[in-house]
Amino acid sequence: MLNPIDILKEYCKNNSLRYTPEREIIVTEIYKKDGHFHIDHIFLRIRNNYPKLKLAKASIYRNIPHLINAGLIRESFYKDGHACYEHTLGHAHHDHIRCLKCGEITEFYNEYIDKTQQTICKQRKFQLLDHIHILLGYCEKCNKKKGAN
Amino acid sequence: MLNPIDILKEYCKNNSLRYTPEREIIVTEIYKKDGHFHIDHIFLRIRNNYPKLKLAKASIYRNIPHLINAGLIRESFYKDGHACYEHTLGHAHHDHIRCLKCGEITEFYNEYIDKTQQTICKQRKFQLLDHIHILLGYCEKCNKKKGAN
DNA sequence: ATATGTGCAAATGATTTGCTCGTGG
DNA sequence: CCACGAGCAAATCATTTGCACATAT
Repeated sequence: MLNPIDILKEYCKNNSLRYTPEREIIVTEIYKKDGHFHIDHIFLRIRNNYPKLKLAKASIYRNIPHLINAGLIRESFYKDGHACYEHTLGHAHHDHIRCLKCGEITEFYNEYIDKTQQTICKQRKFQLLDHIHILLGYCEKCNKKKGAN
Repeated sequence: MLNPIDILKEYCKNNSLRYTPEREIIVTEIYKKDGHFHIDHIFLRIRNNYPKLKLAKASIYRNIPHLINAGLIRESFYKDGHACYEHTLGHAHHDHIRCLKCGEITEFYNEYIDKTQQTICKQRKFQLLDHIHILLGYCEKCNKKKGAN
């Protein structure tokens, strides 16, 4: 049950969705590489790796909500408003540090911050479901290449 | 110098930008109401309040980066990828709590979270410039209206 | 005077949708 | 078999851009 494909199958069954080759390939491809991805990345990778399958980008778009529901991926955010995603499986909850120059994303997790968030929400009777927490700035590498902003 | 219009004038002067009525009106209108706004809101409010001025939405879009540079507004983020903004002046730094049902945004500030962020970045030699921190879930009101998701 | 800013309309680019056909159950 | 899912192309929608004219300096 720790296998993304198994989860997908289970999810389809439980939600009376069909288990299509497209869905399988999308999930397989997403889980091939670790880290963050964009719709476009996945689309191109599937185009390359399965040239015979004429997968439409729309199919990826249509399936993303299912994968999120299935708990297979999580939505992330770009400063410019574009979505990107990341795996959930075998991937503990964490937050992000993003370099505004090179775009590199690293992860961090701080228990105290998490607990504090929960406390804040409890005080306000707000039911916390999710959060976005991204630290923005310049990474060590980019900082060294003295930057014209 | 605590007046948004003065800051705008100063900023224009320092950056050899022209001080146009459009810029003045955009800033005035933005600072009329507190809280968050979308491009569209501001556009409509200007349309209503200054019917003779045929301001184009493009002019707002074109000026937003200047206002951010001038330190007059700050960019915020929506789960769906749409931008929204908020004043900076007389508005201490804070983070956001957003209801996924009604969209209501409230603010919070927690000093310890702020400090922890700084510590995390120091450890990683990451130069922290900004951050996004949004708590997502259901507000008290929406929670009571027992929700079909 | 003249470079910058503006309105307008057309372009863009990511995402969504309508439609028809293919196929998993 | 037949409802759901896919491909494709057209539609959307927020944002950006090109152009010609207006205007702040």
